[in-house]
Amino acid sequence: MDRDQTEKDDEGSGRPTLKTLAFMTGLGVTTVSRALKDAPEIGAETRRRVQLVARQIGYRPNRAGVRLRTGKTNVISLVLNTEREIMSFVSDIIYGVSEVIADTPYHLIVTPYSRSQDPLDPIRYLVETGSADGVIISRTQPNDPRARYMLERGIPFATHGRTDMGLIHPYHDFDNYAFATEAVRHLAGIGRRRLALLAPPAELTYHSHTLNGFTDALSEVGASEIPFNTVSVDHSIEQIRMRTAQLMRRDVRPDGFVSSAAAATLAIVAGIEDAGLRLGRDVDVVSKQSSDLLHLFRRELLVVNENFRLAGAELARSVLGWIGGAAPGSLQSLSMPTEVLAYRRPD
Amino acid sequence: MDRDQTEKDDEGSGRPTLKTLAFMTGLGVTTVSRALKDAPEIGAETRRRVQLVARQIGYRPNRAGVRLRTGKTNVISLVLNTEREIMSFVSDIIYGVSEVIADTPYHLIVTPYSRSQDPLDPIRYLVETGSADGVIISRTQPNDPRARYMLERGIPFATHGRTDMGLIHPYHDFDNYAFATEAVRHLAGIGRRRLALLAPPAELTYHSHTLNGFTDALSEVGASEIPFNTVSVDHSIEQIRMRTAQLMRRDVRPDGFVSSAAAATLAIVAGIEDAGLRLGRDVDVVSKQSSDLLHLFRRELLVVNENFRLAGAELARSVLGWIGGAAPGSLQSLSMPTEVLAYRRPD
DNA sequence: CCTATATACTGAAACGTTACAGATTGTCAC
DNA sequence: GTGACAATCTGTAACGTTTCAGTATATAGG
Repeated sequence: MDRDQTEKDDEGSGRPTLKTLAFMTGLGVTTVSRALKDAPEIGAETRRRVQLVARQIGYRPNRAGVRLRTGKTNVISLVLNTEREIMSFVSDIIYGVSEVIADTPYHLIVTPYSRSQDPLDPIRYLVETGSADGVIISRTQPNDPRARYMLERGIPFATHGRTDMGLIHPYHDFDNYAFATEAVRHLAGIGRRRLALLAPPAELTYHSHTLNGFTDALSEVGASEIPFNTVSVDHSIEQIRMRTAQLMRRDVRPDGFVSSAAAATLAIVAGIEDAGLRLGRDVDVVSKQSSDLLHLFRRELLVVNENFRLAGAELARSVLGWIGGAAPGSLQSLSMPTEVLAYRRPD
Repeated sequence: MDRDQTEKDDEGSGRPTLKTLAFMTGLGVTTVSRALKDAPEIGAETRRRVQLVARQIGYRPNRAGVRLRTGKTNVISLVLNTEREIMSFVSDIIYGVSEVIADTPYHLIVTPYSRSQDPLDPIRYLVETGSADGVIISRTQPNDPRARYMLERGIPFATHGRTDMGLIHPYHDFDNYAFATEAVRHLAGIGRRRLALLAPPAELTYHSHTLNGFTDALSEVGASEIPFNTVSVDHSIEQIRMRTAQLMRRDVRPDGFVSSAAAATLAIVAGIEDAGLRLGRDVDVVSKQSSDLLHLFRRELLVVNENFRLAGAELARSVLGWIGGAAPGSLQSLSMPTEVLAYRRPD
């Protein structure tokens, strides 16, 4: 009953803090703090009482307070290239991440970097300023300085795409090797024998995955490659279109394409038609897509779906898992492509 | 010279703080703090000296410290509907915002909400927990509870799209009235007389903007409307396609469409072709698009560009402006549509 | 009855920052 | 020489949280 002085402030003014709860329950702030996080040395009844009151008045821990004291930011950062990322990728991956962190205390911050910058810059910034508990990066390279850097500093992260440095870290990847082999097999199955690949940019890890799948399947089915490596999916629509048209006007031209991105596929088809050829008759195209729109573009297109929302969710789960103490090696996942889908009339 | 005790910690261990700077310069932390923010009562030389040292050792203010002390979060939140937002919208607007906040201390957090939730929920969360200094919302309604709520609480925000409540707040909007009139005029100009509009969802403000532009221009050019209001751009691709096909099989069918979204346009065209009709011959379509891809889809399409990246940048500028003390009424902008663009062969 | 030990709780300090209320100079007027 | 005043600088407290080192009470062992 010796609750005498020191209640200068508090009561109903701003949002409730531990002090407010302490005052209301007649306990010390330490006890309240502990009761809320189920510490062992708190009596069962006290714990329940505190948690009840906290819930009633809508107590939310002050993020700045926690962060200042503990260093824990409760932030996941998604690092994106503002020029090069595929558009649907961005929204879907954000939604995937959001979905997973929705019922956690985590916030998602988007950390952009531009073409001109060193990709390591935003990572350095995040690490040096301690702005995030975990990081998600994309456009992963076989020898990725960002992954190495974060591994050295011990900050949890996950990569969209794999590395190839002999270092273990969480990742999520789409199986582009399987995509390319499926694509080639399907094209061979409908009689196509001279295939061209519009590959991912050479510096990214999934370039070689795709390429290996492509060439392995080529020899498996006995088809041949028509080189098409002056452009990648990173090139502009106009460039891809022009190069495709050039290629299709040659004597030896492909009768099948494998395309690693939906927007690029539009350009390929445009190039094919620029050259006076027809999709489905003179040439077939298998393309990855992340939203179900390509079949509207040309019904003859063959598609394989890559689910970026799923990727975002997996990546978020991985980072959270690592933060939570799981072994990085156990937080790796690979997503299998669907079979090649030919056009089907909806409904 | 009475610098005696109390240097228990500091030096080169973690990242530098005001205390580190104070120790290095031989000044008090208060002085250092003020010198860094150009306070008037600091000597010119001291100021320069402190700033020099700070720059040299790469001092960065601790966000948690600032936030705890001042309440300033240095965060802008972008609130998004995870189901309904247009995909390219998300990435472009994020990049636009990023571009503007790049050389400010602000971080961008993405706060998602799903169909099932009250759109006010994420706003309440942000305001109650004081998680952001400013908020950007989209899918703005004529009578928008979110805008009203934030206006009441005095938290700076900007809306993508206008409201119609007689309340003044920053916004950025695309002039959809002008878009619709331009579109109708263009269609009339090429001889189309029976026009249908695929409108935005009725609850959003730009629905009536678009509709008014459409009907005003119809009477101006003496064309008639074929009602097409069983679907909106929010409906699924399949539904729009089906409804379009139904409409095009009627006796009295449109010979021109105005479409408020690119993805929906794909569905409209598919529906037209399902009905055995041909784009450019039987019917023309004017569509908004946010990335330059529709002309690859069908060269006959007529397009008007809406720049979401610009929108993001403007919205960010507006919120920052309001935070910085500018009058909300001075932070409103409207972006004019381009003329209707017919297909031109690239280069 | 005294001491040891477990249980349940508590105050003080610290994280890095800024605001408030001084403190120490030097300059100038008179 | 004194008082007033401006120009610079400084220590303390506070924001909300967690951790450390206790303190009080009850229970048990001897």
